[in-house]
Amino acid sequence: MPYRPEQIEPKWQAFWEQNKTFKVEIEPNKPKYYALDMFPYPSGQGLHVGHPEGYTATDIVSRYKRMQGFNVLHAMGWDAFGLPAEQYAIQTGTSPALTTAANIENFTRQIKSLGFSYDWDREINTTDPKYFKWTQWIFLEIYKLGLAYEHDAPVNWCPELRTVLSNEEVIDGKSERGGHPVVRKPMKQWMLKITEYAEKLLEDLDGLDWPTSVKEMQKNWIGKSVGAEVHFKIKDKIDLEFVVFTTRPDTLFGATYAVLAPEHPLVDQITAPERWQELNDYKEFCAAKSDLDRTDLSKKKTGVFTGAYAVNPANGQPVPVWVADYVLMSYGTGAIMAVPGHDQRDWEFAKQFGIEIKSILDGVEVSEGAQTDDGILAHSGFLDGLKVKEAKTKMIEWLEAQGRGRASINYKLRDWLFSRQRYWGEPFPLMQTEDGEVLPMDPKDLPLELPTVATYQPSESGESPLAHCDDWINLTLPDGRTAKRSSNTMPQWAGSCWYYLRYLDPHNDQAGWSSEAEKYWMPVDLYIGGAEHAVLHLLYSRFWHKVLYDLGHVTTKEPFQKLVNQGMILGENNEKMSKSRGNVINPDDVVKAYGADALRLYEMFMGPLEKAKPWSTTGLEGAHRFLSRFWRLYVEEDDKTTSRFTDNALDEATERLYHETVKKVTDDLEGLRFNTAISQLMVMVNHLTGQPQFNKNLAKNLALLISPFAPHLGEELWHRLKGGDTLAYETWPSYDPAKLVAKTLTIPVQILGKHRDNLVVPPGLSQTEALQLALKQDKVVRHLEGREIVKAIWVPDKILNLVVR
RNA sequence: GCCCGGAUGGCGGAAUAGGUAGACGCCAGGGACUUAAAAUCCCUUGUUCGUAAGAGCGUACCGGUUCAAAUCCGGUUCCGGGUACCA
Repeated sequence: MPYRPEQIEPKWQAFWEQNKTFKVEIEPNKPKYYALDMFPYPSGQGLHVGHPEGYTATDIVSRYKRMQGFNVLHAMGWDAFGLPAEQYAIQTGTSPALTTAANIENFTRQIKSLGFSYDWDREINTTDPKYFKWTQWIFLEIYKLGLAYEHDAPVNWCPELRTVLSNEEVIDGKSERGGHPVVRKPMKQWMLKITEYAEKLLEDLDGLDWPTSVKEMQKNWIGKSVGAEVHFKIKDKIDLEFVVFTTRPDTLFGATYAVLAPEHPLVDQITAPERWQELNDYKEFCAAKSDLDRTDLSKKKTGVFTGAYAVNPANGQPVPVWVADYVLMSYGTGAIMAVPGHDQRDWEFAKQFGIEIKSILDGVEVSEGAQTDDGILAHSGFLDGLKVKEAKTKMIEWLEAQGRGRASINYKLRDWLFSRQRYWGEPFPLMQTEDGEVLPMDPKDLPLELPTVATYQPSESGESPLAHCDDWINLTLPDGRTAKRSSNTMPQWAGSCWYYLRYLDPHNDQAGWSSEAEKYWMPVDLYIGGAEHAVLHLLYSRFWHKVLYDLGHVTTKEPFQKLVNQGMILGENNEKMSKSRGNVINPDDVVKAYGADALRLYEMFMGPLEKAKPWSTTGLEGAHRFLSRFWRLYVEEDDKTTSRFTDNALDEATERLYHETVKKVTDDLEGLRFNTAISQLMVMVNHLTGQPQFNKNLAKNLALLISPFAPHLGEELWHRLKGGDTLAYETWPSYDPAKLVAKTLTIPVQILGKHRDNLVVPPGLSQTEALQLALKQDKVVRHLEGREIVKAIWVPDKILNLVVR
């Protein structure tokens, strides 16, 4: 019988499901391994070929680790709150719950058709009240720590769509869908104090086995700056002062003006009466600026003079105080000391408005641009002669001694806007009384479920449809007061912040997870997913984990020990896959035509997991051809096991290749180098294809070696050879290092670094012996003619290089 | 602009404590089997010169270190990702 994946794949999938082959429980005496996929949002589009890439990688590792004796936790679930289902509900009136359930069913079918070894008894769904009960519980824990607060924050309101959009959904000031204008509108929002964890989030990156790019992105996002706060008093109004943050306190003597953000509270108090009109106009101008204007690259700096002067604390000189929107209220103190000689932004501003530009570095010219490099200080009083670094320290000491400032650290990271004006999300487990008091719900009353609503249309004011649900939103408290629930819900990130913990103990209704399970399974040993989550999901998740750690609910500081981003699979034309480009590959079609094993094998063979790579249908066919060849090693046309199997010992070449193969595949699996592991299996199969007979035991082990990549094929061949049930818990083949050593080696001989000939010799030759043999070879002799050997480089069993004159 | 990553045949990619560049797969060409085709199997395939033996060139570009560089160092170009007045 030829290779028929359409027959063997459903058969083994049914076997695994019926026998619960991959069900796991805590086994204290067994080492654990936790392999995690970024769980998908079950969209209406179904799976695309990018999903199986990461899932196959973790599945291969899971299957391999199981055969190595690890107790492997590998599960799948659904990040099922989200905008598309709600958008569909607005358009059609279909409940998001129904849409979501149908999509999950489709995703489940598709994922199961790929033969992943998930413990399906641990399946989770963020929209299931039994799940989000604990999302709400974690929110209450965060709230109780004082890390959640309400705040009037501007949101992206799209009047046309009557909905609030997340920043990601706003592109160049317009809605991603439909290109409608988006305006900033203040609304009361829940915020989480992630900034309180900035330092820990930064520090603990060091111990993680993550891609440097992701660590780098998180570092930049947190954006730590070390510097100082400096107090500036307003001239002639000695009771008024503002504080600036600077990373360059050493340049204080070069500060020739100061700038306040347009929203800075001091602006109104210090502005000279004759300038009020101008200042107000400018503030309005800034407030009206859209995101589009802000990203305008050709923009010029704008600003107005307040008419007031501040006193430079270093030299007592008056400096003009300006208002300009290049200073942001949301960073630092919303005010800066401007040092145009040594800061390019200040330089441009000063140039434009004719403000003095001063160099405070010895011999440094600043008329053509700011100079931000190190140098020797000058014109700086007590700092003269010092280098930048020393001057910083000394200035901070001086400021502290004078009570005019202190050392200070700032972060770019902002608090996390945690409310969405949407229906399809976790309701906040809080209520607000008529007199404004916020009361958390009693955890034993959780979950707070979503009510059914008559319409999914948001209100004109931008509130979610929950605002129309009078029965749900209005409460009477036992003490007789009335209270309201929030019509906001949590963002999609909430459910995905902790799902890896729910997998540990998914049916626990007393707690989100048991401490026993947490201690046994955590941390996640391998986490694979798309690079698009490099910052937000991974940062939010780390933040929640650290809060849970501080509360004693988890015992590891970090959730994900090793992280890998799979590269994107591009279309055959090397462009991003998209419907509009018409280059989308549907996994269902691939499975139907070539089988799941071929899809898995091909996706892993395309190239390094982390790299982007274009799809190739002929490449996929190659993978399928390889599996057919593999099959034909075992099975004859008449469906009988091949007559080529023997019990005879292996010949030397086959034996060595076999041991090399076990070593290479094992090492490559450890390093997630699936493409080269597969190529080694191909070399092995190519070799055996040329053999009239081969050892049956080798055939068995080869079935084990391929089974992580092509599990259905592996199971079927194993079953045909050995009978019995699954190979999932068989022992992974081992190799004998002694068998890796070849009896003869081919050693290149170079003359002046150019490869000229080879020596075919036994290993362990000495330099003298090698040289003697080389000098007997015609080619070597010919190239040495008329030359003198100056030096011979001999790397034992590797290379001989003759240096001649 | 800044930060990170990358550049190897016609294509995807192998090879880094520096040691035969191009494993493996795809494509292409040739052959076997077949009435024929498909499937399968075998061979060739970096490039130039040469009938051949062989020789020259070759890992984006320029230069350096070394007996030896895809690999290390300095500079340049191009591509991908992130970020955007963060003081």
